[in-house]
Amino acid sequence: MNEAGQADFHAELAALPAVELARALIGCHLLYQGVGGRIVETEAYERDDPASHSFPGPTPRNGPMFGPPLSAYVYFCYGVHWCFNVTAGPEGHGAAVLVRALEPLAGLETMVLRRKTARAENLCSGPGKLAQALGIDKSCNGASLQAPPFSLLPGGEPALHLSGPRIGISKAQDFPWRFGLGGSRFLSRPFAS
DNA sequence: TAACCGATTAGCT
DNA sequence: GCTAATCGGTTAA
Repeated sequence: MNEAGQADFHAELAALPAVELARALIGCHLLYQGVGGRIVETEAYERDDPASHSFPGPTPRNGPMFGPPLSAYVYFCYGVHWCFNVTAGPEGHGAAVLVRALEPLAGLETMVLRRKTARAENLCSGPGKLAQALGIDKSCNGASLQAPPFSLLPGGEPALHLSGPRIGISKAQDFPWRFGLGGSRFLSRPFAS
């Protein structure tokens, strides 16, 4: 795809609310410093969503959620892990999409070194694992995903979209805002049939 | 300044 | 299936 096509693609994504962006990102390719793969699992977090970090309003931590869309929102969780989100529009709205799992395609050797495992299904099958495999940490927070060191590219339209309740939250558990690629071996957890 | 919580994972039973 | 590890952000004082 040429540069103009990529700009159009980014503009289309930036215009979507979080839930639709979460669905649209399934099948797209995400790279950081040339390392990454195909997005197979996401979750949407809206502004008026009790489970969202933006729910209480802007804070120093959730700042990127209130910034421009298609930026990185990276936060530290459970004292151990970094989690990577794509901010959703419109600018200032306070919504984001958590990228929970990738199908590893580029920079496999680097991921294996960082994750200390050679099992492909265990490299990026969870938000903490994915950030570790790609080398994402707080230094990426707020960075645009439309320019290096990030790449966000369209993939083929997935054959089968899955959806279901989000994982690991204690509020708004009935919102079916987790999305996945049907049949993928690289999901963090299976979807209920 | 201190207490509490969490969009998780790895390792063990 | 169960649980320890581990620490920044948020809230209350």
